Amino acid sequence: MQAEVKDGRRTAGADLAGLLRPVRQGNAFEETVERLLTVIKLGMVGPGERFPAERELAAQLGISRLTLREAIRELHEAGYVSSRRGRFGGTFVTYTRPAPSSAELRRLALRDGEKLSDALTFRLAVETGAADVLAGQFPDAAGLPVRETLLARLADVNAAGPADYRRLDTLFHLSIGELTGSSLLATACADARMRLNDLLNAIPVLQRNIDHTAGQHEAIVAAILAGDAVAARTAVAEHLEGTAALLRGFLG
Amino acid sequence: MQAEVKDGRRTAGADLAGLLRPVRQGNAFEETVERLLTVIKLGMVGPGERFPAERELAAQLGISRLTLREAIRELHEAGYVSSRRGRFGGTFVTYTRPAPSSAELRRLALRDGEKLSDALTFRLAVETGAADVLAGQFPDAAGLPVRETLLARLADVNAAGPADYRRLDTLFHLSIGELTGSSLLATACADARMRLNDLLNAIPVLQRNIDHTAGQHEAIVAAILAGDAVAARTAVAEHLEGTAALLRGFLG
DNA sequence: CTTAAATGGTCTGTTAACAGACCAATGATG
DNA sequence: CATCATTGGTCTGTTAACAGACCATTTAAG
Repeated sequence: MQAEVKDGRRTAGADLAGLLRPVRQGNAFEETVERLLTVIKLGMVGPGERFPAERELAAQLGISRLTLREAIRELHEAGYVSSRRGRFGGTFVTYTRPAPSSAELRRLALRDGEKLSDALTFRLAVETGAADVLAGQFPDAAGLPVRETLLARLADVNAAGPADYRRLDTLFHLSIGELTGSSLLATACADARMRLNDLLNAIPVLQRNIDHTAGQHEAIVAAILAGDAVAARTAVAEHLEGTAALLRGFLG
Repeated sequence: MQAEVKDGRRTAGADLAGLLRPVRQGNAFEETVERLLTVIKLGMVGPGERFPAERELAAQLGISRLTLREAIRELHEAGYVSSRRGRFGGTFVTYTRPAPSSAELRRLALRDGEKLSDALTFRLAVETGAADVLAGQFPDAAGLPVRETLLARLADVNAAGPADYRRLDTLFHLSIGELTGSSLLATACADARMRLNDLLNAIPVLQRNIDHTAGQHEAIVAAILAGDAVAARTAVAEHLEGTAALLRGFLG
């Protein structure tokens, strides 16, 4: 598999597919729209909140202001944001999470069908890996307030109403990756979540599910704080399996 | 942390740093040089082997042929590849792994010092996660020849001479990510390896180390083929800890 | 020996994205 | 009420990258 003989010469084989992937993902404009939409849908910038000023945001995204403005115009026309100028103006989020529907969920699953299994596997690997690593480091983490942060995020989720639940659940999960102190790992966790976010947002938030996951979240935190890597990984795996099963349930 | 009040208005806060990262990494040309260099140094295309034809390669990388050619010219001038035209011509790798030296190792460690810990943590998380997932799937993997591939790669490494050892060791590790069937996960493993590759290449290959890792590789394969996720994860973790310790030894 | 296929090498026009200056509106502050 | 910092809105020229056609070379196959 590492090389194939072709006409008597050694030629690069199919294995390269992993590294010889596209250098850039789409054009800057579309990618920017996608990114901003993700920020909105993950709730990192909630309804009524403001994005950073265009000049600053363009710098953070590594694109020109013009390209950013084209992306913002797209979001404006789709009703996600609204801009005001002048001092203390800015671009404000007008989007609120729509009521979930299984029809919408099925539509999304159809659209992303091929990628879904890939994303679920990826998420399982990186999140269990992150929890495992974090538990193994505890309490000698790299100067980060592991205990305080985990407990705070956990409390946030448990205190959340249906409107805020997804958002705070996301922040809880992402904090595990962040607390490992590896920005590569944190980014990987955020990336995995991003790829599943539309689907997760389309699942109705039921009190029954909230209660169920609350216990799993607590088990995860307890295992990490006990420094028990095996238990932490297992707890995360069970939790994510539950979510995956929930998804499959709505799709079947 | 999720929002900060600024002049009486809710404004996006510091949390956005994770998602509002650059949309594109550098320009296409530099990124392409980097990518091809990684493929060469990871040994995905070994000495004497040929890259795919320019038209095909450009398509895979999602760039224009002109940009690809500029990157190849850079590699040519640096002595990594050499091109021949005509039927059965192509771009061939001329690079061979240089003799390792601890001076070189220290130089690299100094250059990448800050990133080293990040990369080691990332690698530990994704590779243990991949092994865990793969063991959990076995033998119901997605149509991939898990058993055959793992045993073949393992045999390759065990049969390798010092010159080929790193290259085949890399291929063994990457195959675990690939066999999960998740291209996201495979890419993450390749990315992690890439970030450590220069350092690993600078470590002398000692027969003692080869013998030691051979046993660990076999334990990993055995655990995966037994479907024992916990053992697989543990075996990978021990193996990677050994490598990390070796690195630290040469750096201290 | 000729042919044909596959490859690297070259050229031209087009488009996407950028950098950066400048304009216009807004509203807290003095 | 005037000021001025801050913001979105607009314009211009430049550069990076692309698409795609065409040329030049090589060599197995006929």
